[in-house]
Amino acid sequence: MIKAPTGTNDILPDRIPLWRYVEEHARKQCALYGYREIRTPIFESTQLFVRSIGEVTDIVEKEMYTFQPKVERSDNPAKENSRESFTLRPELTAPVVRAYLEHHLDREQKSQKLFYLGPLFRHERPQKGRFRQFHQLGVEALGFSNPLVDVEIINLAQSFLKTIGLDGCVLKINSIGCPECRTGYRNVLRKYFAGHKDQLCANCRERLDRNVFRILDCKNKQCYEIAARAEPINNSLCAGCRTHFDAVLAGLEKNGLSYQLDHHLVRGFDYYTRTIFEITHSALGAQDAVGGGGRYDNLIAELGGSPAGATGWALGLERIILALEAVKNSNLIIQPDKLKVFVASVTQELGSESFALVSELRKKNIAADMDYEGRSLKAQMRLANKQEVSYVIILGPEELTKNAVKLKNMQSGQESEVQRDDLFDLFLKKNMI
RNA sequence: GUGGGUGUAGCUCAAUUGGCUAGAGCACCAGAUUGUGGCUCUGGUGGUUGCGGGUUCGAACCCCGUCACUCACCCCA
Repeated sequence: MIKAPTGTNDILPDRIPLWRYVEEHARKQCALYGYREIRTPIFESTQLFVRSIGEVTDIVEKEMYTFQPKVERSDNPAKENSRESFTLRPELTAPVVRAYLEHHLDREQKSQKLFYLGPLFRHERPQKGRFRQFHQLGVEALGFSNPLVDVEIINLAQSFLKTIGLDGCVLKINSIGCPECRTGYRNVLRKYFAGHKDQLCANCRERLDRNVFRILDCKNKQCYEIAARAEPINNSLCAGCRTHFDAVLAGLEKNGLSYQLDHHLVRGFDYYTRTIFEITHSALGAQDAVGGGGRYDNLIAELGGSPAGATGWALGLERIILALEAVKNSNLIIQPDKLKVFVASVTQELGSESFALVSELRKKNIAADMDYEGRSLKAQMRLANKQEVSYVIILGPEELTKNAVKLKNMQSGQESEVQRDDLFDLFLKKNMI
């Protein structure tokens, strides 16, 4: 039997209401903060991700689904040689910035607040809360440098999570400064960790050259202890970054948003500058981040726009749902879509009669269905019961001669004979729809 | 990519540790006086024990391989 690829998930009808619940609140909350939805392609030019995420990141090095489409027939041999490489999007910040620049949204209005909702792809080994196809909700505030906008997006994330009933989220925040102050800090760290080189894990010894910042993030106990004594980046921030970060923290406090200052916090993508943050939840296991984000003041210019600040975040929908189910918030009531009416026929010959009635009900916007498999009346009733319909309309030869139907309330069990012509009036009058 | 754990009916799990025709609960289907759901009762359908090989008189059980799921490393949502 053919199965879904490793790390992908079918979202079956029973779980759809939960997904919709999260998605609908996401859209509502984003709109409330003035963010507009944007949808970009599922795949993009490979170069877009290489340029934005960074060439030496795990994502670009080994986790991208990259492909080259079959050669298009062309009279121009040069065209056949230039087969472009595409990649299933492993993140959405770069595509959104690309669309923003490509369609000159920046010229229409320099500052744009956008959000998205959709699937992403990374070829990783799956585990709890980590999949090869997963979904993110994200916001991008493009063209903004004001630290208050950092506060705004954090505020938006927090209020969204609160609205859907996900209690117990923790906000961790840090500043990694701009490229200038980071260079200074990099040297400080290199010097410090080099002094403890023999105590670091093999991985971190390699990181010493490639990416010192990652050592701060290492979960190895010994590395962690050494990292804990490393000088925090705070001391290396330039005046501009210092002021910006202080303003963000002050803004959070003023708005009653609690946070944990975490000098070990580092992000995986190259484009981040200044403010970075992560929202974690203890119910998630090893992959405990429900989301993360930060400021990326150089990405717009990097992708060909005129220099402008920007900030954003992404939340993992699978992880939100995982945590939501673990929290078991009793206030959380999610109503599945249910049929209103089931039309049952006593004899099989009445099938077309039932079909006409079902069509009529649907035309009047009443969700209705019937049996097509020639089941017994008993079996039809069972089916109706299982689908939790409010009413069953029974069509029988007896009633038919009187131009009537039986209407059964499935909750009370009460049953009454109703003239067919009165049926819809009755539904309206009794407010049964 | 690396390591651990687990694969028996649609689901959750048994099978006296190598021995009868692989069982149970739930679910599903049908029936319990002739046109009626839920509760109860009765009966029924459903398994190449993930797959392939090996050891053995005999394998769900032991060995090898393989695949899948899962957790963790790594990394990240």
